[in-house]
Amino acid sequence: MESALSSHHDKGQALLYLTDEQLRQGIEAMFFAYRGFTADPDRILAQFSYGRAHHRALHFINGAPGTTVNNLLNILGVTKQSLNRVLRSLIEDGLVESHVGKKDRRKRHLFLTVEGVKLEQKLSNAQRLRMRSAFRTAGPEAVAGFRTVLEAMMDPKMRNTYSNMRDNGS
Amino acid sequence: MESALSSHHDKGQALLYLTDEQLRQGIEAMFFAYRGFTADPDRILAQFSYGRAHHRALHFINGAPGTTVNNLLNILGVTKQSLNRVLRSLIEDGLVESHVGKKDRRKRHLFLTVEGVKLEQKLSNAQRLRMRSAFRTAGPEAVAGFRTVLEAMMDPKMRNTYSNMRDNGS
DNA sequence: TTGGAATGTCAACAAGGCTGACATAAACTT
DNA sequence: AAGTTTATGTCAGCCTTGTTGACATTCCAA
Repeated sequence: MESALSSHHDKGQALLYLTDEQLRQGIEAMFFAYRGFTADPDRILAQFSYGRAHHRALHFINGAPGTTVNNLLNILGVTKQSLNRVLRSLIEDGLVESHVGKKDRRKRHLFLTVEGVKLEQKLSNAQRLRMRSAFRTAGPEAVAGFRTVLEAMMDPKMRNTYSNMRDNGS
Repeated sequence: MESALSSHHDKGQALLYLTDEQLRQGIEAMFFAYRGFTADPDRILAQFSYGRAHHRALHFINGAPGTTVNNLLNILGVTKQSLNRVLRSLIEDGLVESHVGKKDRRKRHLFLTVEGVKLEQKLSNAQRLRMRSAFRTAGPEAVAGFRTVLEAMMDPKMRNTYSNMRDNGS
């Protein structure tokens, strides 16, 4: 599907790195890497009869304690109905607490319980372990490039969300 | 792997880039970027009442025409029942053809039809468009880093699969 | 000829997306 | 104050796509 030019690397990557074949490799790299990225937490979650959706909720509540359901909705990009199901099970199981807002009593503020923090840490430790290993193998410059490309690949709206998190969180 | 000095502190990122906060940012970057990565094809697929599973099948059959069901199973990492359902609908709709093997008549070799190629191109054009734009924005060195980190993040088994594809396909 | 491998099918089930309908609280209009 | 609108959260039901288990078929290979 691509020209005969892309035969071997290092010919001057500056000119070649946007060929269809390079892009295809990027696409497949994303696919396989994302599978690796989620594999370790998935195994842990399965032991608790939870799924990735629970992990995501725990992760972002942990990162922004007291966040509202609607805020979480925007971050996760799912419907409130879908999130609600996950949230309900986490609350029932005592991993998350939901408090009615004091200023605006329509809002629910979400917090991890001690148990919730425990599971969140178990999950993120596993995920960080793999990422740390990948970062170490690749080296700091590769990590910077990785972050740059990922950021450019996000939807602009989520890029803002992401940047705000980064700025507040560091 | 020399030290990158982009940060405000003089400690040198070489020492800092593996903090939990850096790793957390990497984790969230993966999450948001993957969503962007799949957003465009998802919109097209919805028009055809297909899902990501169909896209993945089309993608890998296109990349390796004549591949067998079992090979596809290994690449995609799903059960044969799950793949079979997707494959059946693609065959019924005339996007994929399944030919009994000549050497080994147990095996089915899969090919895209003209229609199948059409849809696959529509999908991958959309996906490449975003990736090309991200690559352009980030620049060649960032792209190299991106690829390096992603490769390190894969499961070893899939890393081999990925490398073989890259070597054969370029 | 028998065992195992590759494929396909049927059934049942679960996770986690979705939409629609609706309840409640707060804010806004009149 | 009353009624309307908006924001938020909940409940019910559907769909895709993953899972397991059971089982049939076909064919290669020892």
